[in-house]
Amino acid sequence: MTGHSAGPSLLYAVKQVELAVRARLDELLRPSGTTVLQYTALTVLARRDGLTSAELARNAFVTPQSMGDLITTLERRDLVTRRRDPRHARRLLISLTPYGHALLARVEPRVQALEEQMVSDLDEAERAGLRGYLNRCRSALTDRPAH
Amino acid sequence: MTGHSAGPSLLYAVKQVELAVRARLDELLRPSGTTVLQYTALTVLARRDGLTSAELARNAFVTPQSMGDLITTLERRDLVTRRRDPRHARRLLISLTPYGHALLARVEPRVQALEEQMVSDLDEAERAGLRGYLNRCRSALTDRPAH
DNA sequence: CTAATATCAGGTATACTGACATAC
DNA sequence: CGTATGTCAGTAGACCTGATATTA
Repeated sequence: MTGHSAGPSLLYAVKQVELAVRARLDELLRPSGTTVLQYTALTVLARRDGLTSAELARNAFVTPQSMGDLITTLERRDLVTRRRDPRHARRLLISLTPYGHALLARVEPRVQALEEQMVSDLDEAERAGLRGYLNRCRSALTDRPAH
Repeated sequence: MTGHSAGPSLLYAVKQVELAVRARLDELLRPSGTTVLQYTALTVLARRDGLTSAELARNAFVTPQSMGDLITTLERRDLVTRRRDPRHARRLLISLTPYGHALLARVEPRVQALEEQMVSDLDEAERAGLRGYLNRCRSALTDRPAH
C-alpha cells in the first residue's frame, strides 16, 4: 500500500478543506455583513497597515479592479480609510478605522474557534508541520509563476 | 521561539494556497471554457458516476440551487447528462458524457503539472503527511457541523 | 517613454434567499 | 405529514476585460 499514494489529488484535498472553511466562515461572518474575501483583506491590513489596493490585489491573486471594488465597499462602511501617500501622489494607503478594528475583534474569537475545530485532531507538532507544508506550497506556486 | 507558534493563522495559510492554486487553475482551464468549480464537479463525477445534483452540492458546500445552475451549464455544453433514477422518480442521476471524459483527459496533464509544482519542495513522506493532515482537517470540520 | 496606480464602464458567471411542485 | 429533490425567479456581490488619467 506504501509508495502508491495515488488517491484523490492534493489539489483536491486543499480545495475540500478550503470549501468547508469557506462555508463555515460565511455563516460566521454573515451577521457582521462582511464576506470572506472582505474579512481576509481586513486581517491583512490589521497586520500590515498602509498597504495600497494594488498590493492587496497581488496578495489575493485578483485584478486591481476587483480589489478596488472591494475596498470601496469597505470604505463606504467606514471599516477602512484611504489617504494619499505623501511620497507618491498616485498611491492611496489604506488603513483600518476604529470600526474596522472593532469588527475584527468582535469576530476573532469565533474565527479562532473555527480554526481550533479544524485542527482539533492534530497535536502541536502536526499543526506546525501542516503550517510549514502549506507555506512551502505557497512559495513554490508564487516564486515560479505561470509565465 | 518554540511553543509560541502564533504567526498568521492556519486558516489563512490554507486560504493563501487555495488562492494561488485557483488563480493558476483559472487560467489553465480558461481555454476549455470551464471554471474551477465546474472542473471540480466533473472530477468528482469521474470518480463517482451517477451522483445527484443535491449530493454534489453537499460535497461542494454550496446550495442545491447553485449546483443545479452549474449542472445545467455543463449539460448545455454536453459534458454531462441527467437521467431519472429508476428507483426514485424524483432523483436525477448525473454522468459524464464522452465529451466530459475527453475534456478531463485533455487538461489532466496540466493540472497534474500544477500539483507537482505546488509540492515540488516536499519529498514523498512530506506529501503523504500533508495529505493526511488535510484529510483530518476536512473530517474535523464536516463530522461536527455548525449546528 | 515605460511602468505602476487608480478609476470608470460594461459584461458575465456565481451563489445566495425565497417559493413551489413533486415524490418517497 | 414531514423530508428530500429539483426548479423558477429575483438579487447581490465577485471578478473579469478594456479604456483612461495620472505620476514616479
